[in-house]
Amino acid sequence: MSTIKDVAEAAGVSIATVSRALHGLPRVSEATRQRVLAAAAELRYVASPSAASLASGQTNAIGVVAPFVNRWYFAAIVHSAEERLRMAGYDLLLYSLGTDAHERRRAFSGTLLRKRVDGVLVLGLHPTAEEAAALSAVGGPVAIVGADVPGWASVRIDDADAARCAVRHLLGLGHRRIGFIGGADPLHTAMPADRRTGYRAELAAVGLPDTSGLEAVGGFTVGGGYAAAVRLLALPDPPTALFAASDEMAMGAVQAARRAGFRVPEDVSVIGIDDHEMAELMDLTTVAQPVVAQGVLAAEMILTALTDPERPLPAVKVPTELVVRGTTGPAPG
Amino acid sequence: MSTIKDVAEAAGVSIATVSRALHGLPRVSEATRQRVLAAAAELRYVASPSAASLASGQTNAIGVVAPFVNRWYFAAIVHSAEERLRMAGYDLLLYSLGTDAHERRRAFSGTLLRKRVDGVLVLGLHPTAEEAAALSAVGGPVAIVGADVPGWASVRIDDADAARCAVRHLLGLGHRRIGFIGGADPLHTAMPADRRTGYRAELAAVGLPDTSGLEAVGGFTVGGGYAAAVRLLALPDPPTALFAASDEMAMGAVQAARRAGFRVPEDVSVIGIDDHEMAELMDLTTVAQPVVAQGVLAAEMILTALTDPERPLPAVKVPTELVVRGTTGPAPG
DNA sequence: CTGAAAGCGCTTACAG
DNA sequence: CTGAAAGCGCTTACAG
Repeated sequence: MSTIKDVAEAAGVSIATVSRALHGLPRVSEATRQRVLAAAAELRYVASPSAASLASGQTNAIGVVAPFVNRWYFAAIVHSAEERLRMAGYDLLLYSLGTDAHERRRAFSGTLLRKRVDGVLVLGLHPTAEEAAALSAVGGPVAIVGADVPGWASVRIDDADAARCAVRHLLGLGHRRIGFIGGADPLHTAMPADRRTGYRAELAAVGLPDTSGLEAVGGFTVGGGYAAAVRLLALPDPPTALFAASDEMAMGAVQAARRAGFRVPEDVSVIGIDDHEMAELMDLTTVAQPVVAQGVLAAEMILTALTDPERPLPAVKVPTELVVRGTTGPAPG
Repeated sequence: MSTIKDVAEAAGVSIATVSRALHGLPRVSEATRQRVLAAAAELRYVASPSAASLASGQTNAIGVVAPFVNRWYFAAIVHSAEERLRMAGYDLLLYSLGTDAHERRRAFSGTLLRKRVDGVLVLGLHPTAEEAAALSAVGGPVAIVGADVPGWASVRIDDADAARCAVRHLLGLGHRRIGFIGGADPLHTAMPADRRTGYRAELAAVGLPDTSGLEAVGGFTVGGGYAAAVRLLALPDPPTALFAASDEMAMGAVQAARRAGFRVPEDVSVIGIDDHEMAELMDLTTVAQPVVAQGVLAAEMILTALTDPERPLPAVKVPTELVVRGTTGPAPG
């Protein structure tokens, strides 16, 4: 492995000049620059990131903290953010937490991130004030997707709004008994509470404030959504529509309804939130959120903050959109 | 941010002793070690990874090269490998290539990885001999999932075998006109060819060597599988069964069949490979492959190679298993 | 435009 | 058991 010294010798200049030439800094003559570039290419020189970091104080890496990478929402955002960050020359360090509280503590304490990344991208987690402070102390800019935290850049949808939109759609179809399948996420994902709030608010607005018995926990998985729907549909007076706080839970609910002998949407309507990649396939009505855009936007917020630390960090809400497909229809009777 | 010097002063020892104590090396008295640990905790000291790497020559990071992270197979493997590697104290650097040939070249050339990681995990790609040589030149051990490369550790399923198993299931149900929906992946994923080979071989073995006109390209996406199925089912003499080289394509095929007025499985059977997380929900018959196990196994191969560079690198094939669900049934007529 | 030199914060033989 | 010191490979003022 060649070092900067080898390149310097080959080009007949000092290592300082090699460094400048390779970084495209001014105050290097064109002739020298060409000689250096040629020598570097010839020797297949790659600068040592460790040495560069140590000397410059920058790591050229961004940490991504997410509860999972193997769920549609997170995978899509990681993918789009990675693409944007790599374009800008940054590496991506992945920290997926799973459901382990200990891992979460480690990640947010900064032990894992400190001195290792220039900035942090947090996905779909709702940090406590303490955690937020700890992560901020890591140093670089932090951007969060799916929630907002004072002092951080953020990009998210309006969860309460999205939920109200879904419920409004069902109300418009004549439904009055509308069940909710929500989260109860051990990792404090931001959305469950807000989406439930929206659900309740929209029903209260039309004089249906009593949702007791109509709410079930789905844990944001297909299986959880399935189980929750089974429970709600087994009620003596079952709901005629189910609103799930995510498409994955909604898909589980559709399947549960069909297996229990309900026709969808004739006997029971189902709506989700996301517009998951499989939603069209399952003909699922949903409130779509733009994931690629959120990932790219968050990445760009970090990049901007990195080049211009003075600029205030933006908090953006991206719009959602009702996508009507085949799992919702007029209330029966 | 405190440095090793701060800890040394606080504990009243040299930085060499701090380093030893913190790494749990021998030749440090218990009393000293405790004093150092206390001082480090007090100062919230975190060692600089850059400095440590530069001095030790190890990065404590593993690079993961994958074409995508937002597809079930890759996301699941990344997730499980990450968990295992982090347990061992390694960071994960993510390089997702997308479909960009230029990105692929960069990743495999080693420019991105050299001096940056101790080992590399390659997922679902079939490197050319040239690319393999370039990646090997990066230095550390390389493990590959979903293919095998001489000189690398590998873990995969037997793709031809899995395909034959799927086709055998269909033959056993009396099907004779069996369509194939395969890959044509711009990134040279390993599997398409092998799975097609298995499909052809199994048919040839029962005297049905002519598959011309029965093969279609699905690109490993739901939409691609849908389009491929539309084409095959529009044939004058359409197949009575479809074998898709992945569950995502199979799901698309099921939907396409239903929308075209075919009952599944009465009119047409569909089988995939994977046991995708949504496969049960869609009641899809498939040949299951263990993804979590493959990710963990590959991670462990790298860890072993890192601690014991002498040991020969294993090439493991993990078993697959036919999972019969509701999308396959007896051939009509 | 270019170079000599300090310094980034560690690890690791080498002495003792 | 402990410390002084060299060295890892860069970047970046500072001179010239």
